[in-house]
Amino acid sequence: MPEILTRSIQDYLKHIYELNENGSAASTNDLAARLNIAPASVTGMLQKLANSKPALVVYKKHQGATLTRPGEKAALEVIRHHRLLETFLVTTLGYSWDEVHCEADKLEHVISEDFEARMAKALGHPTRDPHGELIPTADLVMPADKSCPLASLRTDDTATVRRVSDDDPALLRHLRKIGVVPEVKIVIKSYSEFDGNLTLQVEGQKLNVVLGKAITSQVFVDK
Amino acid sequence: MPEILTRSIQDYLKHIYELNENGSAASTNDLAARLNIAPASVTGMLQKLANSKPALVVYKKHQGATLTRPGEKAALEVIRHHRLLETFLVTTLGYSWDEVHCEADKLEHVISEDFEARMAKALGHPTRDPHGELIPTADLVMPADKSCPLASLRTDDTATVRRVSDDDPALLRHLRKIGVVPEVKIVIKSYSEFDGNLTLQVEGQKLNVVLGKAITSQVFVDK
DNA sequence: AAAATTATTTAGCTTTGCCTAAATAATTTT
DNA sequence: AAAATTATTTAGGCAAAGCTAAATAATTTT
Repeated sequence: MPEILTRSIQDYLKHIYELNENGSAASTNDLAARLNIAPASVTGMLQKLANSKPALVVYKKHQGATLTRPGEKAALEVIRHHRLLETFLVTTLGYSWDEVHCEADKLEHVISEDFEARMAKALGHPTRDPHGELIPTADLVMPADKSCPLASLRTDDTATVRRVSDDDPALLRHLRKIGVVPEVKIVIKSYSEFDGNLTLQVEGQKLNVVLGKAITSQVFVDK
Repeated sequence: MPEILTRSIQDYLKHIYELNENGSAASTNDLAARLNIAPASVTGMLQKLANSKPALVVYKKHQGATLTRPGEKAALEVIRHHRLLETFLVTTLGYSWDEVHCEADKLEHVISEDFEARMAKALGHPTRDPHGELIPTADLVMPADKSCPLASLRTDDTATVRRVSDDDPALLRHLRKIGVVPEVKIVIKSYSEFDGNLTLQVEGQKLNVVLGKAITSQVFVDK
């Protein structure tokens, strides 16, 4: 029955999309954690989204949720809004890349399609946001992404940073400080199999840096 | 008990402020009409706003509502957001003055104080929005306005257009077409006491125009 | 001033989206 | 495989903000 996509529903769809990206269905608990609500509440909403027409998710008890095509379109719309907004805030209002996430999270549900189109035009139809994340196209297709986690590289690998996870402002400030930002080239100097640390040379930086898994799992690169 | 200013509450306060501007308390019915909801619902909300601490409105049965100081501050905050947003949309995204109202009505409840400050700075701390309406200052003071309705002028009066009502896009397009926009000078050529029509010469326009009360009551001028 | 009209309020109901506590199912450990 | 743990669902509630219908108050007309 929806066809009205409330803020809440839009948030569910966005997070289901992101959880689905790593191949598996979005579990009740994972969704609850991301949305900061009780798991029981998630169950209720998933049932609703699955029974709406058109159904926005496929949901089977105890097996998590997957987006239907209409659900995915709706999710991509929200994600496009979010990423265009982040780009716009940086470009037009001088926000830094660690400040845009919260603001975009609120605005993404509120702007009109006209606003979206005007932003895209003003920005020259960008394909990536300030964190390097791909922006779904105007006709709601998510471009292919072949990047892999920095954590999967090993000694002597070379790669180009493509994108970094945008949800921890402190991490973003740190990455900016050490020069690990999109389009920068890196070389792996060493790998420690005990703690998973990587030592790497960052293009334009004098000193090598040692990064733990907490960081290298949040940075994605193209070899 | 609020102290949480929901979207809904912000809207009530904004409209109460505007209704209060013409001297009288905001009536249940007028508010209902502006908010597009049933009068009964307004009664409920006014009771809530009056009983919250701090009280946001003064409300007595059958006598409408007035803002308290905290209520007025909250209203001015929303109005400042709205008018800065309208200015920003025109300046930054090329909206025309008849297109900005709806978008600003949604965004005004969502942007952060940081966003507000950045807009104000980027725009050079404007004092009026694209319709000429005064923008409350950052410390939430509404500048004095001495303008009067165009409808109150008579033959041979001269004046400068200061602001026009922003809620009817069709009227705005018409005013733009006939050159009646803020800061333009006008001369009253004649007045008809039967229908209240005014004939006026508009600076920069070849032909005089005849405007009825439906229009002249929505345009405000300084003599 | 009585009657009629209009404005406002009261009472009770609905939807959305969340909550907690208890029940059940799935998974992991022993 | 039984026991323990973890994940999920069910059931019953709550607050916000709207609604309608009926009651009451205020105002206007006759």
